[in-house]
Amino acid sequence: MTELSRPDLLPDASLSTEEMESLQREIAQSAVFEDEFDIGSTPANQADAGNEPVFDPAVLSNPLAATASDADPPIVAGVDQAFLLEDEPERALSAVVAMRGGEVIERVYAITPLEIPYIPGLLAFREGAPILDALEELTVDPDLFLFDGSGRIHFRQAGIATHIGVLVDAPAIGVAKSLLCGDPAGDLEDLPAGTRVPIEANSRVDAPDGILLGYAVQTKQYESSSRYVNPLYVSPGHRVGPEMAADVVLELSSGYKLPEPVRLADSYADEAKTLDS
DNA sequence: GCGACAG
DNA sequence: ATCTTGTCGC
Repeated sequence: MTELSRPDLLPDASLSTEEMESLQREIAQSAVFEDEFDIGSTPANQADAGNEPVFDPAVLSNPLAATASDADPPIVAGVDQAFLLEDEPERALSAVVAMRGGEVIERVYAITPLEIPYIPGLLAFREGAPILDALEELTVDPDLFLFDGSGRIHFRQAGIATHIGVLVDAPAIGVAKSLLCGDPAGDLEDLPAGTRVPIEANSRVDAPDGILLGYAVQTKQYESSSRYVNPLYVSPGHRVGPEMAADVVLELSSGYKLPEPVRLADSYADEAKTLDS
């Protein structure tokens, strides 16, 4: 159900490092780092739309959105991997959890041999094939993808969320638990839940210094405690702007650090891994 | 040469 | 990512 739009940009693990980096620059040029949704056609989203395309993230998690409109709420898919490193060769288990209006409508996974080791900046060439294999198992067609890892917050602005997003030409968001590169525009310690801090390009990023790459997003925080929760690093993958990416992640987060589709994909991957071995 | 580096 | 016990807090 998830069609490849750009088979010429597949993450070929047999390429040289230079060729991989070159492909990533090509992907970054094909990527759209601003809102370009063809979804969200609910009364709430159409009201007072003017000429600007609008999209209210609330339709993603509101089960009632279906009845408030003649159309179903958009389908959001969370994607995450678990690994079978004792195997020879090592294999990856990629899990996808599809949700609509806050409810799970499908869960699939695929197990795929790994071709190369983990190399910072080249993650898509290790995990791309497993992810695409899992997406092929899907019978529904997601309107939006959330990936574990970076999107535009990447040395060449082509993290795994951007790479896969461009391949299937679908709105995609990168959700990372640690920062690969870029500079936070402020203090990230003990941020209140619901807040965000810009992540800007620096000399290590193939983009003008200061360009907004994404946000550190605080989806969860302890009330009155001596410890604090670290933020997530959210960035546009494809067809989503940085503001909307952060809005969507906050909307899909409910009581846990990770947005629900990714959190469920994470636990499903572990579950399926145990079930397999 | 040294540091930095998603999962 | 994965390997794991204890520990803090509601």
